[in-house]
Amino acid sequence: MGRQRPGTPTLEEVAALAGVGRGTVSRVINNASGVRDSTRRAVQQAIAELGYVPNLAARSLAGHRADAVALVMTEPDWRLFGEPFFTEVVHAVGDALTDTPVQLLLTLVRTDTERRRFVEYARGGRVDGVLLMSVHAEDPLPDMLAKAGLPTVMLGRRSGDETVTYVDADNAGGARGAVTYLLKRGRTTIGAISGPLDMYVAQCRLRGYREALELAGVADRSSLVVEGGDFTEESGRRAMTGLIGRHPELDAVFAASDTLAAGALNALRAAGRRVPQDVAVIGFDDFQPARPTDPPLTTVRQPLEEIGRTMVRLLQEELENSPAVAWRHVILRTELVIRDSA
Amino acid sequence: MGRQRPGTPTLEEVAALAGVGRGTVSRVINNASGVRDSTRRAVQQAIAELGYVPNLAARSLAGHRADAVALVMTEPDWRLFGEPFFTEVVHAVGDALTDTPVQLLLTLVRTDTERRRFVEYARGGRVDGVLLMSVHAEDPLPDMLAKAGLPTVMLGRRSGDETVTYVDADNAGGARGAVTYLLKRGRTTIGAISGPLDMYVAQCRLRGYREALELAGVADRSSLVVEGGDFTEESGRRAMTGLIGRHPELDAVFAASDTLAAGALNALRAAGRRVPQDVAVIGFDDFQPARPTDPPLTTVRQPLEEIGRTMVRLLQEELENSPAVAWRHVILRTELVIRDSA
DNA sequence: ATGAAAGCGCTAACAC
DNA sequence: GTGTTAGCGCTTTCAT
Repeated sequence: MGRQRPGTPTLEEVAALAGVGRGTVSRVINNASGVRDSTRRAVQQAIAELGYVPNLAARSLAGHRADAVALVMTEPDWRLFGEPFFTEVVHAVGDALTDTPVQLLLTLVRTDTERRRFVEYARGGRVDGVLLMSVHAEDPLPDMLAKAGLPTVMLGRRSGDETVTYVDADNAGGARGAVTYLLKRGRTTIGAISGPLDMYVAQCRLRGYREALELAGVADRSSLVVEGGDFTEESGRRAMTGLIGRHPELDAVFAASDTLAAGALNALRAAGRRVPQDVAVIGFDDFQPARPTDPPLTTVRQPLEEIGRTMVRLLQEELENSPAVAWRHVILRTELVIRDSA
Repeated sequence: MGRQRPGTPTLEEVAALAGVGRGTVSRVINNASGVRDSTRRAVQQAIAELGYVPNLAARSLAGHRADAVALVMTEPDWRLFGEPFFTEVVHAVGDALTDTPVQLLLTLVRTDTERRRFVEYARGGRVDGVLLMSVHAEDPLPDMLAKAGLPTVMLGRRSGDETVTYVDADNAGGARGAVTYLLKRGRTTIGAISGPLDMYVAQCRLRGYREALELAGVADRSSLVVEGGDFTEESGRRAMTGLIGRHPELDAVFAASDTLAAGALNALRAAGRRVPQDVAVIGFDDFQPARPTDPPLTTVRQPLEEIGRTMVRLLQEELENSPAVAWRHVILRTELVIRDSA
C-alpha cells in the first residue's frame, strides 16, 4: 500500500532558501538553543514559505525515537470496547500526553495475525513504548513486548505475581470498603456478583467481599456468590435472577463491576422488587446507568485519570532509564462514592 | 521521550551471517521472487538466529511508505466514543485490513493541539492515508489533510457538496423508507426526533421523513418535529417528553438515531404510555437497547461492514493512483429491520 | 553560533 | 539469482 506524495520539501531545501546549513535548520525545528534570533527567524520564514514538514521516518532513523506510544486493546470481545471504563482510560491517557510531542496510537489486537503485526510494528521502532489495557491472564503479548526490550506498562495485572510493570487499582480494598459500608448500614444477607474468576481483577474483588464479611464476623455462604461469565449487564442480570431465586431474603448485593450492577438492578426490577428500598446494590467503577428511572448506584470509583497519568509516567521513566530497570508497579486507592439512601 | 534499545541486529548483520548480500536479505523479508530456495532458507535461518526485526523507520525512509493507516475520531464529546456505531466502524475497518500488512492506528483528535500534532504525524509520512469518522461541518481537518495531498476518506460528509472522498449511507432514503413503513401500518400522526441540524446526516434523515409524508399526502406539521441537541439518549428523552406534551394524539415517532430512539422509549415509559402498543418508535443504526424490558426497535440498518470495506478500498485506490485522482464518493443502501409488531 | 560530514538501516536500480 | 551501490532526510558530533 502506498507511495508518499512527491515534491515534499526537505530540510536541505529549507537550509538553502534560508542561506544556512542543515544543522541550523534542524536546531530550529527542534527548538534547540544556540541559534541567533535573527537566524532562527530567517529559517522559520523559509519553513513557512516552502510549507516544510519534517519527514518523521528520517527523524526516527537518525534520532532513534518515534515520538509515539501505543495504547493496545487486547480484547477479543470487541463489544467491551465501548464500555465507559475503556473510553475513560483512553481519554485519561490522551490527557496525560497533551503537553508532550508524543502521538497516542490506539491499536486493536484481536487475533494472532493482529498480534504478530503489532509486535513487528512496535519492535520495528514505530513506537517508543506500549501501554496495555484489558489484558487476560493467558495473553502472551505483555511478555513478548517485555522480552523484546520494549518499555511496557499494563493497566491491571494478570496474576498475583506479575512480571511486567503495571498500574492497578486497589480492587480488594475497594470491594472490602464497599461491603463494609453495606454491613454498617445494617445489611446482613449480602450477595456477591463476581466477574469471571479467570481474571485476577475479579478474584481480588471477590476476596475483598469475603474479607469484609470475615472482619464483621458474618458467615460467608457460598450460595450467596455467583460468578458472571463476563463483566456485562447481561451477566449481571442472570446472576441476580439466580440469586434472588435462591435467597429471597437477600437485603443487599455487591457487584464486581458497574455493568454487572446495572444488570442486577434490571433483574430486581423485573422481579418486582423495589430498588433500592429493600435491596441495596453496589457497583464498581463509578458508572451510572443512563436511564433516569434507575436509582443511582453507590460505587467504588477507580481513579482513572490518575491511572492514565501514572501509566504514562512509568513509561516515560522506563524510556529515560535504558537499559530498563526492573519492573515496577503502582497500586492506586479507590474511592467509595455513596449515592443511594439504602 | 525515548531512546530505542541498542543492540538490535540489522539487515547487514543478517546478510553477513547468512553469507549473502544485503539485497538478498531484503528480498527475503519482503517475499520478493527471484531468490533460490536454499538461499532463502539460509537467510531465514540467520534471521531467526539473530532475532532480526526490520527497522521500520529505515524501511519507510527508503521505501516511501508507512504500511499504516490512521482512523481518526474527531469527536470533542468523547462520551460518544463508546457508542456502538463507532466501535462497529472501528472493527469493520480492522476486518477490512486483516489480510494486509497494514497496521491500523486509531487516533483521537479532540483539541487544536491534538489536531496539529496529528497533521504533523500524518504529513510526516507516518501513515499512508487517513480515514475520518464523525466529522462535524466546521471541522478543518479533512481539508488540511486533502490539501497536504494525503489520501483521505471520510465516513459521512460535511455538506451536500463535499470535496473530500467519502462513503456514506443513504440517510434520506433510509429515513423515507422507515416513515413510509409507519404510514403503511396506518399511523398518521408521526413525530420526528431529529439529530442536531448542523450535521448533514441529521438534515438528510429529517428530509427523508418529510419526503415520506409528502409522498403519502400527509401534512407536515412543524410542531411534530423536535431537534435534539445531539444524538444521545438524553436528547431523545427530552425531545420525546416535549412531543407527547404537545401532541398526546401522537401514534408514532421517527427518531434519527438509535440512541435518540432509546431515549424516546424511556420518556414514553416514564409518561405511562404503553410501548409500542400505542406509539410505534423507529430508530436508525440497528442498535438494540440492552435492557430486555424494552421492546425491540424497528431500525434502519447502516451496512457498517460494507462501509468499512469501502472506505479501505477507496483509500487503497487513492494510494495506487498517485498523483491523486479527483475525489469520489460512494453511497450505500440501508436496510429496514422490522422488529416490533406496532 | 553555525557549517560540514558521518551515519541511522533500509529499498531499489543496476551490474554481473 | 545475487552482490553492489546510491540514496531516502534527518540528527548529531566535530570543527570552526
